Amino acid sequence: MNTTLPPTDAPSAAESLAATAAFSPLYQQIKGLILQSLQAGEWKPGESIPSEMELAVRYRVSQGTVRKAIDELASGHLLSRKQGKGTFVATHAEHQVQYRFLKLVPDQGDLNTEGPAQREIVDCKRLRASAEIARALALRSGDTVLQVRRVLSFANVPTILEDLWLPAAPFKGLTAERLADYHGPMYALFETEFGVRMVRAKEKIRAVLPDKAQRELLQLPPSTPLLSVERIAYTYKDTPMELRRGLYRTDKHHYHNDLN
Amino acid sequence: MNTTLPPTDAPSAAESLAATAAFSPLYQQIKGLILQSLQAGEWKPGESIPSEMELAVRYRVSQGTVRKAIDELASGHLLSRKQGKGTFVATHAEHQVQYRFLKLVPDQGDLNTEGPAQREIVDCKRLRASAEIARALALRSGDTVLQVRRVLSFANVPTILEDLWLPAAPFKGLTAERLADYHGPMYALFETEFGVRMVRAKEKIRAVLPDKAQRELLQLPPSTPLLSVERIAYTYKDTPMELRRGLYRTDKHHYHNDLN
DNA sequence: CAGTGGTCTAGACCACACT
DNA sequence: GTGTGGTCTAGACCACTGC
Repeated sequence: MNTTLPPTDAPSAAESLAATAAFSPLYQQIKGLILQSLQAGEWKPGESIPSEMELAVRYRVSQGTVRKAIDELASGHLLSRKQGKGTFVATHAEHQVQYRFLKLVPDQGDLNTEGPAQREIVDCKRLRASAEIARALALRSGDTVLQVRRVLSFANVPTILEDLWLPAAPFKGLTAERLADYHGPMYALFETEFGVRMVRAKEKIRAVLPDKAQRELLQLPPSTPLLSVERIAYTYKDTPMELRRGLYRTDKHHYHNDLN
Repeated sequence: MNTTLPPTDAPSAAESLAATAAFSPLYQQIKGLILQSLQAGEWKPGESIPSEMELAVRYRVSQGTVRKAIDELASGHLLSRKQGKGTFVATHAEHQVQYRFLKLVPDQGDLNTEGPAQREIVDCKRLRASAEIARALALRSGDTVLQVRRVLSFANVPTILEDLWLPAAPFKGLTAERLADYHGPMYALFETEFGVRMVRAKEKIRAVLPDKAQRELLQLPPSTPLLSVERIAYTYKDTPMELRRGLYRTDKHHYHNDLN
């Protein structure tokens, strides 16, 4: 399959295959190698990766095989292809997908008519992870985590109350000021400041009645049911990096989901 | 590009392109042609479609082009590929994806540990579409629709109260008995009995407090917040074919969503 | 065994972006 | 024009299914 060219800087895909004795299609292995480079930070969010031809040479496979690997990574929003320009590491800062993980939309109009959300950081502190939070973030109970509480308003109506927990280690130096000063998606800040890219997430959604403290933060009358949205966000290699609990007002907005 | 072979039963893709003067990649056009055949019922849910080679000959393109078209249709769950056997029209009856559109899952365990849902048809009647329902189903206000109300129970706990509306015309002959007697997903019945295949759907989710009638049907205490899930399901060509309003209990279950 | 989808390759040409 | 990704083709071989 591969000709016996003299070895260069990297082992050929076929050699890697023989070495690991793991079987999978070549393009899956290439996908894995690209993923490794992404995870290692060889190419940073927003940067371009080498062209398909260059990668084909580097991995000793045909362009078509590299292409199929990139196709899959692009469909998972890890990479983003731009005809005539190149292939880029995806980022949460791209305007088209600013709030990729926020599925709350206005009942009428869209996010543009409504304008950007107002963010208010209510709290940001370091604390020890409870058993529950440690489990969600794959930490040990008692490890240090950051807890952030914030309120998002649309058209000056407080609409979302969010608590989120982050492992302290990768986010060393994150403060309330830093969060408040940053204009743009929080996940974009994580990328640029801490090199942490959120790749996918799972949400568990319930209907709940808020307690008194929550009601006051959202300035709600009693007996207003809210959407409880618990999210775990993962970085490369399915490592959980954030636990987020949101309470969403759904009188003027709704959670939108497309089923395919 | 295409050689000047004598015409056979079908115009070549290139000829179709010239005729319609629409520009799109060949594989997109092939995708469209396959979609047409699906819509026309040339291949029914569960049946196999012609092999890639046969389709390549039929459409006068290479196997690779047909392949790319089928790839996209398969990723949209319109077709389902089975190595060594063929490509099949997808169906809601496949065990792996029985409740493809139902995102409510038990907090602990999974659908298997819980066993199948118990269904009870509460009501099934013909009526005139309100303006709102007509709009959702792209009908004229006053057109006849079927309204079905049912309750789903898990482990004998009433958990979902659903109202759904269907345009009467395509579902002629649908009765409460027919629904009650059928064991399996409702969308599978729609496929086999009425040739209507639901392809995708949109859901709008809110938190609500049920009214008295709803509370009684679900045997709930007062002040129990519920998830309101409004779904519009579409068949081929994005034609809306069902409006469904569900109320979900979320004390022992939650709505699960994967974000990518 | 033959037939199906799945992978891999190599080469040609197109569409787009930058310079 | 050059370089990028996007499309299309043709042929080879692999993996799986069922006869």
